[in-house]
Amino acid sequence: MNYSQLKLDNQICHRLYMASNSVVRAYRDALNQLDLTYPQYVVMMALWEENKMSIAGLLNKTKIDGGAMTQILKKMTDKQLLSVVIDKEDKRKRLVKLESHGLKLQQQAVDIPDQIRCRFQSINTQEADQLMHLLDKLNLAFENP
Amino acid sequence: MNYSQLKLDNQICHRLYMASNSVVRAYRDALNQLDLTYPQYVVMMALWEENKMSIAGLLNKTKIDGGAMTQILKKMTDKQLLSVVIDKEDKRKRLVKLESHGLKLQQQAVDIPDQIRCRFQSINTQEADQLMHLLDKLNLAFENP
DNA sequence: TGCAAATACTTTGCATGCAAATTAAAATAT
DNA sequence: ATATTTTAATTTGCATGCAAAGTATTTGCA
Repeated sequence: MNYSQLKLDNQICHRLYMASNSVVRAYRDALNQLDLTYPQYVVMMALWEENKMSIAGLLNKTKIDGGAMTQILKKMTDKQLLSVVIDKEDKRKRLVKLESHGLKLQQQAVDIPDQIRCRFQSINTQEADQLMHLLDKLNLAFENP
Repeated sequence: MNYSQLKLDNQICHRLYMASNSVVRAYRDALNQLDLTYPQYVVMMALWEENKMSIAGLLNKTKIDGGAMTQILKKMTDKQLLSVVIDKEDKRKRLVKLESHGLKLQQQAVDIPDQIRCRFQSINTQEADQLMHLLDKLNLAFENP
């Protein structure tokens, strides 16, 4: 029996797992200064792009887990970053809106992408595009199980 | 001020985050049948490759967090998959060794890589190699902060 | 109209990932 | 030889990711 496919070194999955953890870890210092975790930062980015989204919209945009989202939004509400209100048109839905503190934070966050990008210098622009393209393909393939 | 770099769609990081989560999620069904979580499966793969490793060796090979590893090994010990013994030569170290149940499990796991690979059909072999290569570059770059 | 099914979230329980503090043992320095 | 430092793991506290169960509304259909 050939077990070579069970070797960690042969697996894309393990590389993805390590890379994702590494990159999120790399954000930590910058995000600590904004008192944000990585998923909270992802939520902020989604809202900076489009303020006042439904939770379903946020879930779809960020791909964060629904159960986790509830907790994340609770913490962000406590930090006065945003507020969550019931949609009057459909009381099952909730609308998430940035508060002034959350809006202002964008100015402090604007440098973060550059701080991270410099950590990507080992790959050039073309490779980065290639990587994004391949990850898009993967994400699309794994989107609907 | 140009905030376009803060858009989720422009970020490799978020793609990695989504892809890693998706792929780990894709393993779930197969791993449930072996009563393993993904990190536990990673530990098993490391040990199937080289039985009797130190915990430090396992940490280095798997890149799993040290604090988490203690808990993971505890659960795997409870499941009789492996045993952890103090290294007599250096009592700070621990040696991890597969038990018979853990050894036998490899035969059941041998199909898993193929089950996952079929989910990767959206990318061809060449693209998969490219992706592995790019992820290796990233992992190398983020290894030593 | 009335009720079952679908939606949109929330809650709960478990398993990490991670930083920081702690413990134990070995290596080094003075 | 003893004190200091380093190394190897464990522990602790917090924040998710995820599945499964539960709640509140709204839809849809008989």
